[in-house]
Amino acid sequence: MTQNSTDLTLEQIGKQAGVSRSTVSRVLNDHPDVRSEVRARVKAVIEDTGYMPNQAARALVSSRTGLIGLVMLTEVDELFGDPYYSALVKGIQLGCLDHGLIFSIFPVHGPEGPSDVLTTQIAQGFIDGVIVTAGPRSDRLVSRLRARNKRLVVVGHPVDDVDVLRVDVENRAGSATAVKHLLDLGRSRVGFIGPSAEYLYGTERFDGYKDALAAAGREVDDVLIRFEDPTTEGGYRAASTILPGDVDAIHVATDPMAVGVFRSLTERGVRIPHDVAIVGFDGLDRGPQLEPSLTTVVQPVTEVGRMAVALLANDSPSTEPIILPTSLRIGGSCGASDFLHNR
Amino acid sequence: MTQNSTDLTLEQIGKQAGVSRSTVSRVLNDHPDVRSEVRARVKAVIEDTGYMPNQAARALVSSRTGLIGLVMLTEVDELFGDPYYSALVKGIQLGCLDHGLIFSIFPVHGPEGPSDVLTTQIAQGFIDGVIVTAGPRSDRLVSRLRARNKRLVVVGHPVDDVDVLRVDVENRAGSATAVKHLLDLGRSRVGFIGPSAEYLYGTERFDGYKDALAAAGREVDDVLIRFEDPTTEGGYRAASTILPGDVDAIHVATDPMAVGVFRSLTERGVRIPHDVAIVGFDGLDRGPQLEPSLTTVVQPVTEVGRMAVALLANDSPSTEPIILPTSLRIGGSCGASDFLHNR
DNA sequence: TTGAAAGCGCTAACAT
DNA sequence: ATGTTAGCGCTTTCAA
Repeated sequence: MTQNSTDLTLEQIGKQAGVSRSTVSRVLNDHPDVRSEVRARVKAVIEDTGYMPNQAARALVSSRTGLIGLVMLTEVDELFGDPYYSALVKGIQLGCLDHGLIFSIFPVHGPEGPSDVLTTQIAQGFIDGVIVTAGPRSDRLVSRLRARNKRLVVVGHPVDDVDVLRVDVENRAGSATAVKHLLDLGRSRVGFIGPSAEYLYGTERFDGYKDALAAAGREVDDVLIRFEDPTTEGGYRAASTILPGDVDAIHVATDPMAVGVFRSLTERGVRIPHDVAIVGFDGLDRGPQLEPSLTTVVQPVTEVGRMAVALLANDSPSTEPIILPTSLRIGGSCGASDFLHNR
Repeated sequence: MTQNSTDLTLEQIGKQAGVSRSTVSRVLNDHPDVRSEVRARVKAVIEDTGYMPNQAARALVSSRTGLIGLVMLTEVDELFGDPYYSALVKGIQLGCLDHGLIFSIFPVHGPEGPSDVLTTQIAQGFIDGVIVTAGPRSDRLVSRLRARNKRLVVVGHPVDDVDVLRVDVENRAGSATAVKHLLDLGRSRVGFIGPSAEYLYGTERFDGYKDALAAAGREVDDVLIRFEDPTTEGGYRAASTILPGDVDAIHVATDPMAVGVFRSLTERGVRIPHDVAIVGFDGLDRGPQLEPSLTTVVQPVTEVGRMAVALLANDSPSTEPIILPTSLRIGGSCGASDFLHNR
């Protein structure tokens, strides 16, 4: 691949502007110590010639490329169907715009295999930092990247390593709010359906569920609690094993699961929200459309992505995790409007 | 961002192996002129130390980064919902794996705006080549990138510039096959619904439609032809203005449009395929599920992506466009099974 | 077959 | 405020 034949160097720009290469460099990097007259002259030449500095040379001397990697534990086409990643990548893109960075996506099927590309390329000082998304097996990945001494941000996943930067949402408080909302609406038998224990965010949400019950002085009843895959099918399976007569509300810890719960309940003639009220968790833009509309805990995924980039971009030594707040979006499935209506 | 504190250089590896920096470089780049004994010794040290060459330095001296850009004329989250891009990116990822490259996605909202990132970063010699996806406005983009003297591959879009590399599918032949199939099944009034003229692939598919009619000695009847947005809504609108009595088959030039056509026909009590047979175009993995299943022209989008990378990776001077063949996937909507049944 | 030396284009410390 | 100089880590002639 040939370079642009008209490729210019700092030296040549300097010659044209009648200054040294250093002065041009200073103009380029907005150093204050340049006379405005000279600055203008140099800028004119740069404009004229369409000169752009060579990034490789910059990277070599500054050991920064402006490139960040996005490591995801999925196949690339799997990733594309998922509203969560969609929102996250959108945020990362916005963050990159904010900070003048470029991101590359590294799908990793497992800790082995194509992840070699990752170690090969990422470790070679070509990528300034890495954003790692959550996943059951992300811990091993994180430690491998840590071993490479890479600047690292983990999103949507608690990590043991205190040195690792982290952005996440208030899973626990979010679920607590959801359950409190149901209790406040007068529901007394509130169940929980969520992902199995390997999904740490699910555990956090379950903790929030228990918090809200405890705060209201209610007992936790295992009969009303199910763990399954965080998918529509998982939600369906989970709901199918709960007796409709046992519950009058369920907090479903992911919206895809809530879709399955809706289906199961509807099939069995259970009315939502009249018989069983539902509050989900996710609230993604491209998430499910249900009838009645789903009341759900909205997690700001796009903001998470944006913050992750900001964390990577700022060399700040702080490793405090950034935990973003969730909010409750009221729809028809929790019965809030009926509640107002009936009283 | 600090570099790995244990960062090694060629020089240091050389010292440890008792050779010069040049020899290590030769080993690294598989030069033949190294004694196998020395080669082994050097390799051992590299293995031991976990040394990896600095990519920025390599890029500076070789003017190659191994990075390619994927320029898309969409918002990044729009892109994520789309099965076409999903398949394309999958192919590009496979291609990158083949050739040891990394790709970055550059969403471009329009020829202005964030595309500055594009000119800024891409033009700066940081990216070896660019894959540009089709779009109504991609021509301007292509010429801008051409002006930057970038190695360029355009996918899914005819281009005027003969110097631009191109990968596409046989749109015209694909649609001709679809229409011939319908005619062979005994349909006599075959309509066409496709995207409006700014989508060049649509025009090609329409040409294929006309080819098949001409080959069968049939007339083109404007009453049976509609152009609309290549979306479900567009397909719905288009079908709604065709009188069911006028047609006994329709070739719908994109699968999303076919979904709209199904809906419109079904609403009006038209039976598929009994009254009107349908053949679509796209056949993407994550495409629509219909009942009866859609007979459609399958375009190998993943292969397109993979080929695009191959074209970028090979410095071959050939600029011949690569046009991949399509295939017809028989489902229930064309009536092929009924046909066999009834005769 | 190997080493020495030059230089890719840039930044930054140092000198003026 | 500006120029000079010394590298960054690598590849690649050119000598030996």
